[in-house]
Amino acid sequence: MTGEIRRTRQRTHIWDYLGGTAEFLTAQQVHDRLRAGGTPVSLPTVYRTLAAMAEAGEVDQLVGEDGTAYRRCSPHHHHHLICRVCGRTIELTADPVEAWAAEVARAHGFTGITHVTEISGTCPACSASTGL
Amino acid sequence: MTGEIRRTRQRTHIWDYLGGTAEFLTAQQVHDRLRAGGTPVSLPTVYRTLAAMAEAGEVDQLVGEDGTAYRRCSPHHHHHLICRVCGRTIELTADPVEAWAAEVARAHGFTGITHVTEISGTCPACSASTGL
DNA sequence: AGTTTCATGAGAATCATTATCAATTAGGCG
DNA sequence: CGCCTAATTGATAATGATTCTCATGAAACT
Repeated sequence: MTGEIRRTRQRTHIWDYLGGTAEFLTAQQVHDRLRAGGTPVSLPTVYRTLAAMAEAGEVDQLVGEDGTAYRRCSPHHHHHLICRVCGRTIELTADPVEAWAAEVARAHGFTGITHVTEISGTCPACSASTGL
Repeated sequence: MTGEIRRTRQRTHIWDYLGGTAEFLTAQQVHDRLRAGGTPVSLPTVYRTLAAMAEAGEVDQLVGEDGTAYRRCSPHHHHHLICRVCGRTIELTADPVEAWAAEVARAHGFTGITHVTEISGTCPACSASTGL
């Protein structure tokens, strides 16, 4: 047996593109934007690549109303504050939440705990341009 | 203009069925189980009804890997502790999380905040039967 | 009971996601 | 450097969940 995860042209492009944006993007969006940018990549490849990266922990995966979205994030455990209007995302650390989750799990005897916490709202820029 | 939301046989059945279970169920699951129980309801109706109930705040809606799932819950704001194995769900109140979310929102100038917090793990019963 | 309007259901349409499979390419090795 | 092998790609088809269409049936109101 030889190598495992190959570094291909397509994967590099996807990875690089994800590095240049702060939004969560679906596979379809990544596909569209890469094509629009003159980089031909097939849709199945985008799906496969993003799923593989998520599996490997190289990108964050977020399942929402619009399907599964991905984003390159810092490798530590964290949460997100997302603008509902422009999609801008801010990473958060949330020690109180971690502590609370651990406490709740212990109290109920649950093991193998994972948790999801996302906060969404309207960011200052968008509330300025939209609201008023 | 006259009445708004009618009380039909189908809606009553869906509502009642949801009242008898503690799991989150997808529209498809609700449909299958109602039929299995001898209650004929069409799939589109189940979709429409559950979406309408979620819209009206009568049921909780949870978007996960398996699609959109629904459950009748207490009407207050709360969070869930879910067993990944059997689907059992426990409602939680989480004041520390509320406080933290409000604080984070203020710090970043976000408005119109909503947040999602779900904890999943293996419940005591399932870890006993599965793990060992 | 009559009427009006909304809800239902059967099926078709849509749309995202995944599988199939032949052709291509990355990487290691001689 | 050029070959070999296995992993990757891409075009297309298949799948599967969700939504739409529209004729029929059932609530609510008088």
